[in-house]
Amino acid sequence: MKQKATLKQIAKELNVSVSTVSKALSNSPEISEPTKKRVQEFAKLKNYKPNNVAVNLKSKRSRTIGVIIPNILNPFFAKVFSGIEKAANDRGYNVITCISNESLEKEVHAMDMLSNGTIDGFILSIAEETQAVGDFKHFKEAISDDIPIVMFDRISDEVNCDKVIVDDFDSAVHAVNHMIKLKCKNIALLSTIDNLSVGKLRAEGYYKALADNNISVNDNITILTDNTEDFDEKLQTLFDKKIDGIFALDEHASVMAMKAAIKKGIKIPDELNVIGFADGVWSRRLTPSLSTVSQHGPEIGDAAANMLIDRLEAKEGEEPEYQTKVIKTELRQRDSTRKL
Amino acid sequence: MKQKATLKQIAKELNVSVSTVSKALSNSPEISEPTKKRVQEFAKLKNYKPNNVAVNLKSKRSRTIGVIIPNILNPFFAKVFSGIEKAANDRGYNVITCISNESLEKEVHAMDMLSNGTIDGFILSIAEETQAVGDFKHFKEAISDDIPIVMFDRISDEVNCDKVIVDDFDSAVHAVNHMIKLKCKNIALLSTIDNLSVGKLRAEGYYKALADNNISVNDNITILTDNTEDFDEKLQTLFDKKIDGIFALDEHASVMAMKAAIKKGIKIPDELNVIGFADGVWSRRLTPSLSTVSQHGPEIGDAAANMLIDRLEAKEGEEPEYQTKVIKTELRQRDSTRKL
DNA sequence: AACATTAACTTTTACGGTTACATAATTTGT
DNA sequence: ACAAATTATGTAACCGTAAAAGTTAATGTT
Repeated sequence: MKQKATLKQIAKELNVSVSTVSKALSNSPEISEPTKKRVQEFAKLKNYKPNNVAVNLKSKRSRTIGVIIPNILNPFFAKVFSGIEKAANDRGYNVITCISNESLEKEVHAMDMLSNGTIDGFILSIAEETQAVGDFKHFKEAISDDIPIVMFDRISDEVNCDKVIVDDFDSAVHAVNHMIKLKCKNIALLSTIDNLSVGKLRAEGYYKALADNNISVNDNITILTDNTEDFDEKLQTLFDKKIDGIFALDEHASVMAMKAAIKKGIKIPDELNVIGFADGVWSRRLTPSLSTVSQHGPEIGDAAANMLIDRLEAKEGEEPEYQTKVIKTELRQRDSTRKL
Repeated sequence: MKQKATLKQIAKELNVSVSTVSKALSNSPEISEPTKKRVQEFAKLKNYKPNNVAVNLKSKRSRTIGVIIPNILNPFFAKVFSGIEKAANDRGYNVITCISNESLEKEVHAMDMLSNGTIDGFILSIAEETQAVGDFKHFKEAISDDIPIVMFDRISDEVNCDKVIVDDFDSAVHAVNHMIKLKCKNIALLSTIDNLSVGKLRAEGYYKALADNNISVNDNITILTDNTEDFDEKLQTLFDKKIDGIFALDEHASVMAMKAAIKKGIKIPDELNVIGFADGVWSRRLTPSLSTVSQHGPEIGDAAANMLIDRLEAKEGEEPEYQTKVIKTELRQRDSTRKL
């Protein structure tokens, strides 16, 4: 239809050279005021916008970040994503999103698809399958190709890059200690993410807190698995055992356990205290509302985006050292735990 | 660091011209087999990947879709987004995401930022503020600049473009009819999205169903608002009235109403049937689980992406007529409604 | 032998914008 | 009054790729 204005067209219509137009529009002092005004007004009239693709080609940077997320339906990732998007936009960057769907192949494919000038760097959380298989070649390749990566939440020590994490271990220790202070003696440990690095760290935090308080681990009230069906089945018999606390490492475990307890007629928080890792609005909407370890998703995203952009915009040779930033969690006490 | 391979470099190292390399890599019949093999092998060795930005500049298309979403934390939008992302990827397109956060300004800014060759077309759902203000200039501008738009869910009749919607009106009629069949006489209408086009359509569906069944509207058991605090306040007194059914137009209204009813000791579904619009996993996790009008978010996204790409890839002059595609909803009967 | 065809490359142009360098015109310095 | 400096603009190279158009040499045709 109506083709868009280019420098060339404007130059021709104003009888000046392309470079004059270019300089006038970037307000270069090389161009006289009257000419600048003439060009700028004409450009505005024609609704001229520099073709971003051409600018990218010339400048060899796209001001675009590739974000690879395992699952956007997970509210934690959605929150982190919104933090990334906001921070990136504030600094003039766009965000290309790929969803790995926890698949190594999709992760590799996404990185491949974007590592050709399309993006300047990646922000990602490792797919479940990738963590299981332990194949991190694609990350290392990108980095050696000079495409920086910032990993968040699910990270790998094998890959040397910037990272943003939550202090999963400490958070778990803290949460479990809190339950012990509430006089819980038999705290069940529930997880459907035992395949993930974060899941393992949280479990270790639980063990640490028990050990610190001389409480022995009871395998009977421990459900560690990596799939929800398996979990739901094992959950059936959990309440046959003596339990006065539940520490759940992910949202599914938290909610299903609460639901099951309510069904059994167990009084929460009087007979049973529950703390879970959760990020959705739903922990508040549950009846009773769930006390959670809140991970500050948006802050994680914000930190990751800023870390990446700082590196991208660092002068050659002045790139900062790789760092791992820890975002503090917060224990949000709601109605599923007694007040101290 | 290690700079990436370009056609020029490969050409120099193999002592052929750039175009020979280009053609060899695209398997052109103009190039002899031995040369092709030599070039292709060398390119593979050097891990050559065509610079996407250069290709985009040359071809004047970016194979990238701009997606503008009001709020990614809303599970409906997250589902639609995942549908878009998948369909786009399957057809070799990337997705740049912007979150308007329900703000007109951010929506305009996002479109501006991307309408310069960065993307080939938009998929979007109109921001709340934009619908309130009724300012659709930015959409019309994009379309007249030959950047196609596909709107989903929140659309505007004022803008002539492809659209994907749910049959909100019919879905509501159907759901309310179902409740009437369950012998509900006093069905409350609850909404916190009365400012949105979809909210209004659903409310109209409710009125239609009542009218069809000769039930008069009772304003005492109707809460139509556009903010959650106002809603929560009005909800306090709702259960003082005689109610045997609740039809909730959004997730917040659904959940808060159920929570309040349970607190009052009202038996669901025996004394009260509840149907709500909801998309998260949580309708299933509620106790009792919530019967919902499911909107098939991923299908909406899939349809939108394919509609856009079909238009983008249509031959000049052979673009299809603008169409509005309606995705059927489904009434998912769970435990908050009696069985017929 | 004279010319047409074809295979296999190379040269050139183009995409749209930026920018180092060149040139012309004007002003300043002495 | 004439060289030097300054101002204002133009020319051309470049980013990396694609492809139209041009070149060369070998083969085929009559």
